[in-house]
Amino acid sequence: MSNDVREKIISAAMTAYAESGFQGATTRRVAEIAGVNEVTIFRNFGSKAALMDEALFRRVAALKVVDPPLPAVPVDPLEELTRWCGQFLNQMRGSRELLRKAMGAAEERFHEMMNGFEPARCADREVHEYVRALARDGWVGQELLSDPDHDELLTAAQTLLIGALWGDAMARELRDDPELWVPETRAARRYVQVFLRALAVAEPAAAGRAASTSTTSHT
Amino acid sequence: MSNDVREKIISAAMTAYAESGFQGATTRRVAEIAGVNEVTIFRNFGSKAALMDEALFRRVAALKVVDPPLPAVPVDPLEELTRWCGQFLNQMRGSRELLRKAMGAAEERFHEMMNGFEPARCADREVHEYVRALARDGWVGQELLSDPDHDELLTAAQTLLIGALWGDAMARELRDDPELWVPETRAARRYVQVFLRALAVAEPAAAGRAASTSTTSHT
DNA sequence: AGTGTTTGCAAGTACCTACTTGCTTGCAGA
DNA sequence: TCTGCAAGCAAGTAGGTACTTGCAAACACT
Repeated sequence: MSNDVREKIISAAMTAYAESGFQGATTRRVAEIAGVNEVTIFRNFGSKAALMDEALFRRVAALKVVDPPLPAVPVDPLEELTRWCGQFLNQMRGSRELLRKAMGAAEERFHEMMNGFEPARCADREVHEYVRALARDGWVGQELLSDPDHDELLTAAQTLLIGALWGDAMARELRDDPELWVPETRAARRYVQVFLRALAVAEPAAAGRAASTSTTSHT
Repeated sequence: MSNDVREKIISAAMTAYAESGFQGATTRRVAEIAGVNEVTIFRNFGSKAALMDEALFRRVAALKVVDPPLPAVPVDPLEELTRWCGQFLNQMRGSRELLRKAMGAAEERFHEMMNGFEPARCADREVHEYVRALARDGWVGQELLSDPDHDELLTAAQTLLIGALWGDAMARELRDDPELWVPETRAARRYVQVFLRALAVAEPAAAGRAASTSTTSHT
């Protein structure tokens, strides 16, 4: 079965790319990692570029999108967002080297990489829609909604949340100062808590739905 | 004057690196951009690595840190943070390609790149300390401070803010959907506004200092 | 047993890379 | 006008790259 060899090569290509980027991932190294003769690569994929395309496509498909997605109708924002963000965070952490390389290559190999950004694409859109749903269903503090700029503030809040997830996944290991990071295990929940505070979303236990009071009564 | 040529080469090296990364920035290209013979590069810098080291060191020195820094004693959080974040954002936007490449190279050329992360290093630490100053001086809502997890929440808020700035600088142009981004000119202010809402920091006009009420009275 | 496909292996091609060498040209200061 | 230094230019070195070719070995199926 040639399929077995193909899979080994693809897996090796992802590894090499994540370690050294496109240029650094030489066919020789990929072959070595895969435990396969270099020629086999060309016989199976034709060219290095074709191999990398397929390998990255696979990887992206694996990252894909958080499943299940955020619900269209919020029920328990804290729990829903925490679960979603935690899962998103884990996916990104697992591919941080690859994502960093992909960002660096953004211009030169832009299009095949744009697939690599799809998870982020979906991520921000999904949060965007969830935030609007929160506002629509009366979760967001009335005081904020009465602000003439509330729309931009909602968008900004979404950027803050997604940015924190990206920053955590990409930069935490490069800057491992415990003072500056919430511990990994609690990070997602903390980000969401801050996010919900910014939107003055009350805890669901407090009442059926948040009313006009913007003070979030805790515990 | 050999100095003139050196400067041209260094500038060309930064350009080439930002465009194509270390491996992609061939000495031939650098020479071409600088309008200089390739040999001149080696006569002046000895090796490509030495040239890149110097070029990146310069660039980082230029990025450096926001000046003036955030004050040790907050007086007008919204304005102070907005100015600081706006400036930080502009600096990063001006070097986004280079920063992206630098992130991708994080492992292979880790140490000379770690200098490249110095602005971020200082940035998060600076915000970290400013947040503590806000809490110390009674700007932060009492309700948040009484939360047993308030310390982690403050740290998380700092990550949110810095993350948004990084995300904006690095990802905005890659994903130019106006629905998902606050317009560039207002972005920094909006991020800060959301950030301050999360911390329940009142506007300075409202009172001398925020009291026990966590509701932020607007306008 | 025989046949066809897939792999490994050795060698080679053509090209690009960082880097060197020897020589010539231009220019600045004495 | 002479001297010295920095740059340009042409050519070359040594090594790495993607990719090719021809052949032998291993296996899979009939």
